[in-house]
Amino acid sequence: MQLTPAYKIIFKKALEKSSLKPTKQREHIFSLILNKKDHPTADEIFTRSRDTMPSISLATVYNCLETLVESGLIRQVNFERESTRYCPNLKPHAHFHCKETGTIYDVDLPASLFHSLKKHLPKNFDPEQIDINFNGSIHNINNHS
Amino acid sequence: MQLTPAYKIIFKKALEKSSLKPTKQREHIFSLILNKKDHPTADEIFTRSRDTMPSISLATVYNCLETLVESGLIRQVNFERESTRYCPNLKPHAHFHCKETGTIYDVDLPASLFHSLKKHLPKNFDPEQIDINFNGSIHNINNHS
DNA sequence: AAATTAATTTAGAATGATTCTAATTACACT
DNA sequence: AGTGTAATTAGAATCATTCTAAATTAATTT
Repeated sequence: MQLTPAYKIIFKKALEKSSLKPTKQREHIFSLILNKKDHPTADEIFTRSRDTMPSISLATVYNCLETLVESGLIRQVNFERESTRYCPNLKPHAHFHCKETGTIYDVDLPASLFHSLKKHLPKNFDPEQIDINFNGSIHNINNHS
Repeated sequence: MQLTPAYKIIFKKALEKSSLKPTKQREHIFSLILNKKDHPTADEIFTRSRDTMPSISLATVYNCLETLVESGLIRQVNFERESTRYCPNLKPHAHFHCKETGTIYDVDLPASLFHSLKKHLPKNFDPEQIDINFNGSIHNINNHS
């Protein structure tokens, strides 16, 4: 589980901007999320972490995830009150939550859509983040029932 | 805390469609949410309920809210992993969460926007619900700082 | 109207994700 | 090497929500 040199620089810069340290644990968790582009929960990340860093604690996983989110390196995704999931995709996109399997899919959206959304806010509302979440099911294209 | 005759009919019809009973407690909670158009948590609804129905239990509040949501009479709103909030506004709209006060504001959106959002999904993705949540702060218009 | 049945309500226990606490460790700087 | 600050750690605490099992209510049948 290693960061590419390019990501290593991004990682260090992002943390140092908030005077946070690029520790082994933070780097480990960041690389874990980057390398498997799904949407794991803290607990799944904890389990995966222990394969290669057996001494890490769950509290540290939570701490690291918080700092990575604060530094803008990853995003949080929430559906209802399920466990928070984490997402390395920083492009503007939405999430689709399949209610049958629980899987979360990224849905790319043009930036223009986010802009037209913002236009509907009162002038003094200043959005920092926009979350667009679809909830539904996925049909099998071959299923003609 | 009373439902108008018109809402009483809507209420009964919606529940009966799922063969659920229009009980006193369900009606009470529904009217509570309708009459104060904010976005209360289950616990806030519990507290308000007890003013006029002191015998109601928190479990019942949760049960009633669940059936009201299932029947399509109210909507759930979630921000991060804060307590679920409930919303009587059934028009297509988004939510703005003020990170300073925690207040949630309804933001009306044209149905066309929801349609163009759906167009970006793969053909076999079938969304049942779309949640659009803004997170940010609200500037005081008179504050020229 | 009493008896039967099914649904709803209730109080309190259980759950589970997350946060907190206090102690230990790691690291940068003298 | 010694000091100070930030980060990590284990385990306890929290808190919203769900579960459980018993009690109540309402509807239906006898």
